[in-house]
Amino acid sequence: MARDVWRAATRADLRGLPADVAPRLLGARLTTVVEGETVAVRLTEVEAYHGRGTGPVPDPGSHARMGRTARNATMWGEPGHLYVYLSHGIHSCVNVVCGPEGVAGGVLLRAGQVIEGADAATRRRPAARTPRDLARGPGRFGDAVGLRHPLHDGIDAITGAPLHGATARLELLTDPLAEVASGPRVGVAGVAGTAVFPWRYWIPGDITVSSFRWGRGAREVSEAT
DNA sequence: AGTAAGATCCAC
DNA sequence: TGGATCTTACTT
Repeated sequence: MARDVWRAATRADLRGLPADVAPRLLGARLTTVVEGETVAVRLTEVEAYHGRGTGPVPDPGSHARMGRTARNATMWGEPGHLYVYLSHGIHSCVNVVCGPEGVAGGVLLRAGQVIEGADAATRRRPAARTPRDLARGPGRFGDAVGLRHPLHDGIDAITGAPLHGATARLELLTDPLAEVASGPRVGVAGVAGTAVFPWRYWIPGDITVSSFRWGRGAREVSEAT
């Protein structure tokens, strides 16, 4: 297979619905420089999240499902910025904001392969015993690339403008991947009467993809529909 | 004001 | 399987 070739992402690349943009982010490269340390990750697993009023159906799993709040404000802004939120009070998770400005949407970066700066990533993730686990899972991913909530929420991955001593840049594959797998999102709760959206996308066979887990109540919804 | 659950991870 | 640890949303 040919070596990956990347080009800088543009806002236009990210202006579509998250569910359409998400699969095109697979194989993309996110490069961060935090406190002078560079880490680059090749994205292997992502999830799309819509907001209230985004797309043809409401998204029960989205932080923006109830409308705009102080926490999810970045999701409503210009595409190409990164929405960094605190998960379970501990982990900083990273999303690429999608959709037109004024409409909420994002793609959660769930896992990736560290292709540059493995030493720095290992320092940030002492619990990782193998390179595979450096960015395998959204919390681990956030730790590996060094972006933290609330300091780096809203950082621009298109211009690479610095924010609190950090920069981030997103580059897409010049040739999108031909094979992409999709399925239900991880850890998203089921809500009675709503569908389970297959908005998780991953590179089939890649070992850095995280393991799947049903969200609370999601299995019942899935079986009922 | 109190409480339960959450786009999670790790050690027991 | 439960604890860490903080924000949000829903209940008293």
